[in-house]
Amino acid sequence: MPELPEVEVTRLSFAPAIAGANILNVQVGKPLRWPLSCNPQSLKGRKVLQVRRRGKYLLLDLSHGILLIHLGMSGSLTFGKQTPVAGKHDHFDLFTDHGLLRLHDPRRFGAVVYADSESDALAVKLLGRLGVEPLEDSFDPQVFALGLKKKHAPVKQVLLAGELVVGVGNIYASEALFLAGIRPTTRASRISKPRAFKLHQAIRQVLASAVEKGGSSLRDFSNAQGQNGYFQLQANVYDRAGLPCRACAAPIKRLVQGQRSSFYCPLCQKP
DNA sequence: CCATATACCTGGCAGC
DNA sequence: TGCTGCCAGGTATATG
Repeated sequence: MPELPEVEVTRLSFAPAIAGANILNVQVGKPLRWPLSCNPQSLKGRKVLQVRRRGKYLLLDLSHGILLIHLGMSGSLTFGKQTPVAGKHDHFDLFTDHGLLRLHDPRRFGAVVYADSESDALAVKLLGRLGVEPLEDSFDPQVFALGLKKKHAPVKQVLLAGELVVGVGNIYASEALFLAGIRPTTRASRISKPRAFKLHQAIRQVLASAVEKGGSSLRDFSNAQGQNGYFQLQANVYDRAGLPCRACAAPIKRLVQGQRSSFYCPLCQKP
């Protein structure tokens, strides 16, 4: 589900409300992708200072230590004063004096991991290899263009790998490549500097636009207040195989790269 | 080092 | 109704 826009929308929807909250209790459900790595009860009495984001991870800064939350493919958070009984897919509950933060994740590819700090070995293992943030100034077009030159793989897979730039998942990779007029199969190393600049701009534009639209709610995503996003309504290619391109009316094509679906317009996007 | 395949897990849907 | 096969927003790990 969640790529950078969905994670950021989630963060924005509960960060102000949880800031300063005291942790009263923690309840864990079925195992997630990785173990919490601490006794849940040891978090009682700590305070949630703020919520940051790095790539597709949320970082809850506690008065001591941090919680890294990843939503995997099907995870979503809710935060509120009410405490509905935990359903079969609710696997992590953080009770605070500001309300309950709950992770709902049917497929359990998500995770909540405790680390003493960002320099903790566990945190470094998860965050250490991430590329630059696409919506920050550190996402430099020149560096991006040079980075692409060094990769022989198809550009779609280079974007998904998250080593050059983080946060671009399966939806927004296809959408950004459409905006840039580049086919997903094009070898990254063969992308000229002007086209790399265009892709750089397209990535920023599509991610920023998606945050603005509240993310994409294809199946089950909603923010921590339970509100759906509506970026999917303006997707140009994602999940539109066989439908007419919004720009030229040619049928959108689907192909599989690295076991993931890619979508593109055969006329608007050049090799 | 690189590129590709596999694994984790559940649910929804189309087709029979 | 129920079965089967395929598909799904991610990514660490194994394999060649």
